[in-house]
Amino acid sequence: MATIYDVARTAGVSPKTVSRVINGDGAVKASTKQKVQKAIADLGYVPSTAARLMRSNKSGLVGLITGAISLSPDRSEASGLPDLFIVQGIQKAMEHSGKTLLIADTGGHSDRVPKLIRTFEEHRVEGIIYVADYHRRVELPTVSDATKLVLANCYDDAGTPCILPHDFQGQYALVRSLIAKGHSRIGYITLTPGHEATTLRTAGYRSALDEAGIAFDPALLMPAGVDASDGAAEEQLLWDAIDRLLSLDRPPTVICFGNDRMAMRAYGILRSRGLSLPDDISVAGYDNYKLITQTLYPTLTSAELPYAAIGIRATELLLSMIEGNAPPTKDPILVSGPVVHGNSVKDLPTPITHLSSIGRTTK
Amino acid sequence: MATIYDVARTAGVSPKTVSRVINGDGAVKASTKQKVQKAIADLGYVPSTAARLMRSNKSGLVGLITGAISLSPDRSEASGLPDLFIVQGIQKAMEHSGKTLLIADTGGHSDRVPKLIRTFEEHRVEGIIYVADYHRRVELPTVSDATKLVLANCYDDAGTPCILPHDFQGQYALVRSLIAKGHSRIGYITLTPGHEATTLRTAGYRSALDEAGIAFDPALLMPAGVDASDGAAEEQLLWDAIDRLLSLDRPPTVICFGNDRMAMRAYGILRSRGLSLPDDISVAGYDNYKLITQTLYPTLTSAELPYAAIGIRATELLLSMIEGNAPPTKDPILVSGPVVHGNSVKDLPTPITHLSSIGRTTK
DNA sequence: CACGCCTATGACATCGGTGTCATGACATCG
DNA sequence: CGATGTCATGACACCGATGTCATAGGCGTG
Repeated sequence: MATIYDVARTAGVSPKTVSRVINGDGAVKASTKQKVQKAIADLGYVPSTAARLMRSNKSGLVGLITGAISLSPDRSEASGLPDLFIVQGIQKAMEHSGKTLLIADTGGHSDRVPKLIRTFEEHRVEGIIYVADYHRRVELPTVSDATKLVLANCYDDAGTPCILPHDFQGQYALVRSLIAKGHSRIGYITLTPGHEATTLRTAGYRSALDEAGIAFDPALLMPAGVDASDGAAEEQLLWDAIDRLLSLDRPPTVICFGNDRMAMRAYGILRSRGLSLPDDISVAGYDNYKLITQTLYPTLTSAELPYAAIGIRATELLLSMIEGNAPPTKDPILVSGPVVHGNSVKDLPTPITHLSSIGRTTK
Repeated sequence: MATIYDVARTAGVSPKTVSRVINGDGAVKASTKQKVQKAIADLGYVPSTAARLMRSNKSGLVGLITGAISLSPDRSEASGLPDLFIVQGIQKAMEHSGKTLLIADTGGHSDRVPKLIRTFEEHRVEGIIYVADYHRRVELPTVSDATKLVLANCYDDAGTPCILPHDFQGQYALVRSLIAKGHSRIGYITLTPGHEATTLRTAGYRSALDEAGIAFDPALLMPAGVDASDGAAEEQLLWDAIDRLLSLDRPPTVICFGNDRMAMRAYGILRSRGLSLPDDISVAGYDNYKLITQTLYPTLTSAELPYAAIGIRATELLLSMIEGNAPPTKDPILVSGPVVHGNSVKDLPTPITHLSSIGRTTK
């Protein structure tokens, strides 16, 4: 590959002058500039970032660590890779920064992270974004002070700057919209208990009920997520949870699910019980994973998990930190998403519910 | 950041000796080695790949260009990012090569490709894999001779080495398995006509029919894919296509769809017409996109598009070329996938069909 | 015309590693 | 005991770019 010296010799000037032409700094006579540019074109010269980095100590690289790309096929295909949208957001936000994004993948093995960080440091990245596959706590090895670090979709105990989805607000807004449509018996089949998302969303669910003066009924709330990616067990749990809800004296008029995939399965289960959607029962999901929400029939109402926005916010924060600014806050930055309405939720005749509830209240 | 000189000074040896310890070459006394390793640990020294590259001219980098990660949200979410599995395959195959994968993304704009290749060349990548989002022809700018290039899921007129899915074989095997289950009226609602995949799969469909002695009925074959990602138009086309198939004098007993997403939509459409799956009508998809095939109820029979395998083969080919081997063939390398059976295809009472067909043949 | 100033350009050192070769201290062998 | 070989280590140049400083020529001004 041609070097700056080859170009200089071909153009009959010094390497420094070629450098000036490439970088557009210093004064170069128009005729000289043309000679140099011709030589560059003729030789197919491409400057080496490595050599440039050695002098400037500015790599122009930003590292991204994720498991989104090469999660083990089973898990990734089951979950539908929603966290990949975070990576998309990062790409988008990085596009005009002039920096190059170096993406590394854990391949599902978090013990590979230190090695990836090491590789990034060898390449002298200016910052690293770590993306988790779901909202959770992580522990990362310490990185050199010169390397800025931002967490997306996760947080740690060290107070590393992080961007998180506003799970409380999401479920709260979703349930609020269901109440506005006249529902008051609202079932909620959650993801695995103990997960951040489950805890926060359950709080949002209860908060929306409270606000509307609807008493919380524990029988309407149950988990159906499992830790292992055991499809069969998950299916059984889901079937059982739906069965228990439908067997209640006062069954729910709408069921919320922990994610869109559970809701998608529920479509089949509910129909196999002879129920029609949304006339006999309404359904809502979570994530707004469009492949599901928009392709299902009827389209699915869901709370959007703002993955792309998380990625964008994380990138903006990192770039700002690279420029020398301190993180604006020590608290996690929460990103909210809208409720996306499909046809899976029926409008109930509110007046009746309303009147009867008034009747009861006033009796 | 500490340099090799800092380490040398701290350990009281020459930089060259530190280099020897790091790379494990040359003979170094055990005591010296320990001193150096302690100095490295104390200083948190990480060698600079840039400086190393300057001497060795071996970057250890492989570039990957894809649109899989940051396709415009609409399209990506609609298509479900199956081509991402190619990237997964590449990651997996690259894992043990000792090389670092540099992933760049077109963001859906193919006019950005030259700039990305340029960036790769600045980093002196040893090879580039270009991944297309669907099986098609592409035109890429020429790259330096020193940079090896492999195409995955696409091909060009210049005869660049490429890996392609065996679309003919996939549809052939799928239809063959349907015939084996006793079906002979097999509807096929294809993707957009003119696409490589559509042409090849239609040939596979016809070939399987021919082989079984089933006459091809043009009324059973129709396209329902549209070029634009116009969800509404697609839905209407699909609805209409299904309607026409069901209105035939001898309607099909099974319908194949161009991809799993179309099949997923068909579930809703067929059910809204009062048909039950698979008792009244059988359905088959294409891609084996597990989020759909395994989550749908009943599970969907599909031909697997071997994306991961395409990525793996592409990587193996590229690594071999980097080592100086010539591409083994000038023809595209085709990768086949299996038929994955779900519960969406009913076993027909073959004996009757069989006897009646014998009756006809022998009369 | 001499002086200062600006423009255009080049010489040289430098960044952080590694390849080449040299060197000194021992060990081995005839 | 001297010649030769091996081991451990260091001096030095070099990879390809760029920052610093120097320099030569042209031009305006007193």
